[in-house]
Amino acid sequence: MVKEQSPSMEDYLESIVILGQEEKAVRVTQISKALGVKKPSVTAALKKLSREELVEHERYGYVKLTDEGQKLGEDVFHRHETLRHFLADILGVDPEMAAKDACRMEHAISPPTLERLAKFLEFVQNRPRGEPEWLKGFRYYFEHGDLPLKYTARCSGEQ
Amino acid sequence: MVKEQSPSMEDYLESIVILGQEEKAVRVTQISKALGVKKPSVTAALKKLSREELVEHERYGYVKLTDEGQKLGEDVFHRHETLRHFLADILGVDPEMAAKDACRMEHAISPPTLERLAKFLEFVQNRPRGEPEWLKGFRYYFEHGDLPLKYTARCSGEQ
DNA sequence: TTCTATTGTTAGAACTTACTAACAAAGGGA
DNA sequence: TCCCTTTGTTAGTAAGTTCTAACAATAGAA
Repeated sequence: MVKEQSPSMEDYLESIVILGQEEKAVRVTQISKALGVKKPSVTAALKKLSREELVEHERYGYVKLTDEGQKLGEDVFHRHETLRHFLADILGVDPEMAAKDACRMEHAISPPTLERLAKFLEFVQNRPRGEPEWLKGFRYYFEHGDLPLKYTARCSGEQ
Repeated sequence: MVKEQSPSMEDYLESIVILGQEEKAVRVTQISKALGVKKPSVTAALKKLSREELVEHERYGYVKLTDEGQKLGEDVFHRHETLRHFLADILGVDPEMAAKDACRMEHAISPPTLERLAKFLEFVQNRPRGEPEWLKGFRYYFEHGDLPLKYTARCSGEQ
C-alpha cells in the first residue's frame, strides 16, 4: 500500500504529472521553477520519493514517475481541478485566486468529499440547457446582497 | 499588523476560542485533549503565541487570548463553520467527515473565497420557502447518477 | 500540615522541509 | 578537444512541529 503523502510531496508528484503532459522529459530545473523552490529542495524531494518508489530518478538524469507515483500525482491533479472549477465556475472566484486556493485545498479534502464536489459540478455543468437559472440568481445575490424580484415571485417553490 | 499564522498555530487559537466558550477558564490539558497533542506541545505553542502577543499565559496558570488572538481564533472558527456547513448541508457529506475536512480546509481557503462560499450558503439557506428544489435534485443526482424526469421536463430553462 | 494526584514545564531528540554555498557533471559551440 | 554555461548534487544550516522522559508546581484530601 502507498504511504500517505505530505502536502509538499503531493505538490512534487502533481507537478511532475503536469510537466510530463507538456514536455517529453521532466528535469529538476522545471520542477524547481514550477513549484517556486530551489533545486536542492527538488533533489531532496526526489530522493525521498525514489525511496518510496513513486519516482525514478538517476543522478543528472530525467525524472519519471512510477505507475504508483503517476496515479498519486494524477489524483492530486484531479482534486486540484475539481476544486478550481468549483471555485471559479460556481462560486465565481477570480480564476487566479481559484487556482491558488485549489492548490492549497487539494491537500485537505478527503476522497468522499471530493467525490461529492465533483458530482455537484457535474450536476451543475453537464446540462443541455447550460448554466441553471439559480446560479445566475446567486451571482446577482452576491453582487447586490439580495435577490432580484423575479426569483422570489416566479415559479414559486423552485428557489 | 498580525503575522500570518501557520495551520498549527491557527488550530491552537481556534481551540482556545472554542474552549473559552464552553468553560470559564482554559487550561493546557484541555487544549491538549481537544487537539490530540501532548502537553509539552501545547506549552511550546503557547510560548510562541505569547511572544506574538496573541495569548496571555503565565506559568501553571490559565490561558487567555488577547484581543488580537481572539479575533484571529474567531476568524479560523468562522472559516471552519462555513466550510463545515457547506460540506454537510449542501454537498451532503457525512457530518463527522464534514467537520474533519473543514478542520483541514480552514487553513487553506483565502478570505475572498470564503466570503463567496459564505454568501453561497446564505443564498441557499436563508430562504422563506426552505431548501430550494434544485438542491433536492442534486441529492437525487448523487444517489442515482442522473436526474428524475421532472427536472428535465418541468419549468424548462430553470435547471 | 503533609501526602498525593493532577497539571504543567524543561530538556533533548526526531522529522520534515526549505535554504545557501560550494562543488560536480553534462553538453554545445569554437 | 577545450571551455563555458547550464544543470544537478552535496553538505551544512535553520525553522517549525511534535514527541518522550524527567522534573516541578499546585491543589485537594487526610
